[in-house]
Amino acid sequence: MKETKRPTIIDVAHAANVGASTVSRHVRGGKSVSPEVARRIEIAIAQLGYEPNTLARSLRVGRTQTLGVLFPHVNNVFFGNALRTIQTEARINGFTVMLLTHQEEAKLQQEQLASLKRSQVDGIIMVPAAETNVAQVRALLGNTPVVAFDRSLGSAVDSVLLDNYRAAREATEHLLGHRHSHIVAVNAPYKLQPLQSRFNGYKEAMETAGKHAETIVWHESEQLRKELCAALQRKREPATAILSMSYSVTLAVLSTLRECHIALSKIGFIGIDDMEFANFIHPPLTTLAQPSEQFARLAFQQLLGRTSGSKEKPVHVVVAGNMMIRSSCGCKSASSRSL
Amino acid sequence: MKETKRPTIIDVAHAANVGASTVSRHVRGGKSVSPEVARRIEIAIAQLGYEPNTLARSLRVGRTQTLGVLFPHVNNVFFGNALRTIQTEARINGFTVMLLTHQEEAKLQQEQLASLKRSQVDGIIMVPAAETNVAQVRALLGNTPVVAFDRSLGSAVDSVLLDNYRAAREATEHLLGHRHSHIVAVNAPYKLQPLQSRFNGYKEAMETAGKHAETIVWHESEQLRKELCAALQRKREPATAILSMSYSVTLAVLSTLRECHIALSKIGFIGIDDMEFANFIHPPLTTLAQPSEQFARLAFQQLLGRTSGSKEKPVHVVVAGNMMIRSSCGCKSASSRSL
DNA sequence: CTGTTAGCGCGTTCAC
DNA sequence: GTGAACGCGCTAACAG
Repeated sequence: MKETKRPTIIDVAHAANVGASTVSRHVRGGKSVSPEVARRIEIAIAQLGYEPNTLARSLRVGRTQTLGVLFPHVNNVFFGNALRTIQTEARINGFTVMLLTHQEEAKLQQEQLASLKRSQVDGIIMVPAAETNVAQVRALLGNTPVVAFDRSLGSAVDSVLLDNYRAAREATEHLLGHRHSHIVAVNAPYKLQPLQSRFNGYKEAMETAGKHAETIVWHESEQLRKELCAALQRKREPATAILSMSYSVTLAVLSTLRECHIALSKIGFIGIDDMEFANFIHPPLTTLAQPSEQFARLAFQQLLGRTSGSKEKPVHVVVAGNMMIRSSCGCKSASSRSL
Repeated sequence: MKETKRPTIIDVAHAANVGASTVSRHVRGGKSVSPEVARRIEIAIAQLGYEPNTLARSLRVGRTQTLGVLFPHVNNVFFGNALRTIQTEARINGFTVMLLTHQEEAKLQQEQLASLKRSQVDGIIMVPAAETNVAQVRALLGNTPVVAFDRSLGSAVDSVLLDNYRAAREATEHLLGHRHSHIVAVNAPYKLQPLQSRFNGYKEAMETAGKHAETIVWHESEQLRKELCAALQRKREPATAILSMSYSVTLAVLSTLRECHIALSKIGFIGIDDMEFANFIHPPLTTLAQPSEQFARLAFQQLLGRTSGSKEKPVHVVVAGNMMIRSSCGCKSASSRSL
């Protein structure tokens, strides 16, 4: 068995008794090629098992048909599903996807973006890291099309985001509707605009109801435990419900409650971001899910437009969350509704 | 602002008053270049903001410095962490990673492999889909190095696998040690060798203890519910413990128990594959975790060796699982140990 | 140590 | 409708 080399377009041309450029035209789609010649080419291709060399083509045309995706990580349903959807869409449209993660570190993010740029991807879908310096990112990217996913990247960059304000507001109002006297919001320590919007939504709902907004920022598990337990167990106006602002916060809160031996069933709870195991804990977690597939499709379509040269003004899509009502909010029966 | 074109190696050569190949040599690492010239080149590079064109280089040298990773999906800790680790290792070694998923479908798997081949990746780390036709896969791949990850791909392909037999055996023995009279194994419907090995381990442990092995294969939720509840609630020798053979099975089992209103605390439970939320359910789930980082590193190193031409005989690495003892097995205090 | 030359495989003028 | 020639940016030979 020899190291048989891949056939090139020239091999095909010879075998079919035509010029290389004719093969090229035919391979690339219904350009004007006589039926007879087309047939000969087809045969030659099948015989040799020819496949166009992507590298050479990319080098020549300056497009790679590759999209970069940069996520913080992929260990949750939201990102996992989004990735799957993006890949599917990409495949359908003749693109392949290069996934990178930045682990929420701005520095790594820069490296990964540089790597994507080196790979000459035609466009990028990214979830900006928490401490992202927007100008820095844009400078690095040059004129590679980008769409910000789930988090904003300044008003000049296309984005698809959750209606964060509304999500948090409705979640809060829902809790309020269950007669919770005092709701604490637990937030992540990141300076992210979506988190800020969520906080605003929460605050607005609370103040409209004449209640006092109270937020605990989770920096570290020990500190969270102290503050959260204090809030829930103090004598004077203890908190009776929790609004968790994100996936990782929910994880931390659940750990904390467990450590403090506070039963989830004794309090109200809603978490923004859906959890795969929401149904397995007691009581089942009510969450505000981000529609990941919809996010992904929107982002992909937007990017696709940009890669084919669309020069419209930046588009900012805002999508509604889905209230997944289970039991931790206080409801008796499960249901879901789009906001 | 014009569409300024990227500087090429020739631009650099001119600016530094040297030949293109000298620049090439210098750029690529400590080849013999005079200090004086090296300095001039550095300056030119910095001034022009030159970056080598990966595509052109790859076309020329026939290597892309890209690795393909093909997973069923990424929505769980095991695959998520493995991916992260592989990417990190890759970055350190100057590779970039192209991640694809096959959703456990053999057909999609073939497509994705074809796509990886088109991208001319230097090597592939893959988790073969359940119904994989090994010969078909190998034929498609040609002589691209491959390492099978978490599941075997025939004895001719490098692999890194869990010691599945041992894992299941010890898990079963542990349950037995808690005086469970009757343990059912619940398995996934896939014809995967690791699942078979796990079953064998379970069976061996049961028979050694003079017990009867009983397996339920999860095809569909309705059917699982019927069979599992029957096993747990029958009068004559009801099952008192469950051994779940994989991540997805555990998810299904937990759902089922919930639907049947059977409290996890009433029975014994161990699941192979760790769950992110193991601590959040009651009682906390005892699991047999696959050391994902270790898996990933081993697979990467093996592949790296192959990409640089190692022609040794196929290597099959077997790694020990980690018993993550929490409470569902019957233990009072948490601990973990490597098998 | 350095520069010149010749492709890697393909798409694209531009004549025919 | 078709083929010949050129070049995308880079590296590997080879002279010098």
